[in-house]
Amino acid sequence: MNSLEEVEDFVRNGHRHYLPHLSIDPVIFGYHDQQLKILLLNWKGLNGWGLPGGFIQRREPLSQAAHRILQERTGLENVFLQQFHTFGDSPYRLQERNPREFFEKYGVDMGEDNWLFERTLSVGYFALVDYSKVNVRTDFFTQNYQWCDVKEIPSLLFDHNEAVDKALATLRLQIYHQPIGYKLLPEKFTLPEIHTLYETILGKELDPRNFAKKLVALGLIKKLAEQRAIGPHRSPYLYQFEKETYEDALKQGIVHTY
Amino acid sequence: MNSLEEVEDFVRNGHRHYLPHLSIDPVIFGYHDQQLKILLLNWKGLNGWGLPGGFIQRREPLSQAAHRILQERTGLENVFLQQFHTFGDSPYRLQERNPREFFEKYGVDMGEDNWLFERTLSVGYFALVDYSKVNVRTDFFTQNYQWCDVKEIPSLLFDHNEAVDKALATLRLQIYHQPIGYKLLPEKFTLPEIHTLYETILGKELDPRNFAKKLVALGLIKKLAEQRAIGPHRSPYLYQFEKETYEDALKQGIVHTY
DNA sequence: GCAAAAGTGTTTTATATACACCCATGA
DNA sequence: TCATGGGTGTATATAAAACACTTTTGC
Repeated sequence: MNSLEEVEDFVRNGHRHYLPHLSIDPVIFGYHDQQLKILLLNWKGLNGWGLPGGFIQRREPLSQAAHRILQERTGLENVFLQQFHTFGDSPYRLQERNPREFFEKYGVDMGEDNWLFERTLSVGYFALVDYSKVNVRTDFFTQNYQWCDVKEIPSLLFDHNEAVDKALATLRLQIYHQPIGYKLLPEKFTLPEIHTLYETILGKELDPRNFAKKLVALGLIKKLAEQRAIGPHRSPYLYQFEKETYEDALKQGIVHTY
Repeated sequence: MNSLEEVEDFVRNGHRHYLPHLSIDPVIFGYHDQQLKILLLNWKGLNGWGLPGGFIQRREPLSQAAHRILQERTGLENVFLQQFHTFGDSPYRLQERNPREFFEKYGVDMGEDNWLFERTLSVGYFALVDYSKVNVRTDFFTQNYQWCDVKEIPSLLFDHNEAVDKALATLRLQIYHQPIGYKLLPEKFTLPEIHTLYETILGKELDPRNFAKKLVALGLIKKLAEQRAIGPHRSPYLYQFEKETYEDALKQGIVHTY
């Protein structure tokens, strides 16, 4: 949806393809440079940052819609994606859109009987993605993007700060029950890498000896024979996740600390 | 919505008051007779059991809608109510309604352009209620109800078995992080009562000595001077929740086992 | 006094935490 | 050889689990 014609068609005829009153706004977590980041888009017209988002097709399963939207925005498929909350309480989620304002900002006339006019609830999903594989695609409404450190999230449009906060809280709770790291790290990784990832997600320091002990004791990761050369320092060993144990832990959950 | 006239008005004019495509289906847990039960309604016409449910008013906050629906169905206010999942994947949630079938079952003509015709996603909430205070109100569609032991849930209408399973799983996970018992027990209760409640929710035996030790050590409950007479046996002491500790635990969460 | 349910303490085991030194590498 | 980051083991403290007998009550 990049040209004005496409947007006009979307506004006028979108109701034939999409469900009104409902959107999906994914919080996309990527890990890079020892920082946990989320993908933000800059809204043209509104002049602010927000989450990427999209609508649900009329005959499309909800989770499939979430995957499609993510694919459209980032090019990624087979991503870890988890529903965490449906938002319908904040003032923004009660609000009808203002057709005049919409016209002024985007030059598209949306009448009061338009499918986009009324309030829209949002189903929140969060995704864990390999930062390096993401190809962000912007559109008519959103012309810039940034990966923003979760420690420095600015004031966002709509109710998106609430969504980000809740996604983070859910991620931090999940990490105690599920082996989250898998999707945020490359296939082979070093102990310091996964260690820093967990510290970053939880926002606190973890003893490196106890941490390694725990992951290995749980059988979640295994040491490989290979090492990685990292400049003028000792070469760390590479590890990878144990697929079977990992899948079990995903299904059955684990209870422990790090 | 008890008379045919009311139903006809709801079918024809409901779109003015309610959001289409979205419903709320609460899983209502009650505890009675040492059993964890959920409230099921019998659908007239469909001849099967399902969860109570309702629609969201056009300008009503989502969580307020959940409370209202619960109030309408059970008469209860100020109930512990928690959103746990939004359902939009199962074949039923993709399906359009069949107007002919609807006419045959209920005698109300719903055309293909009716607001109820298209697919409806469902926001799942679960409630914890004091069984003894519930006053179930049935309506035109639902003429009987039952409190059904969670161990004996029959095959339900729509995708409601999925909702019940997920609500139960969420409740069992929550019990490790939050002091769930408060809303399912009367103000004053005995140790054996809360002990059996936790065993019932978790579906496994808990050592009574360790269990009591834990709850008291966490400061969640306190022993009162009173005892309850229970026939030809030793009188158990009464306990009650410590409100401050309880509120803290609700907010900050607790990590432990029972 | 008997049947039924309530109450309680200690020991063992497992898990979590705290802590410090040596090693490998490239410049 | 030095600066930097990687790697590893043990001892202590805390928490969980296992376990059995005595008390109270009404009949």
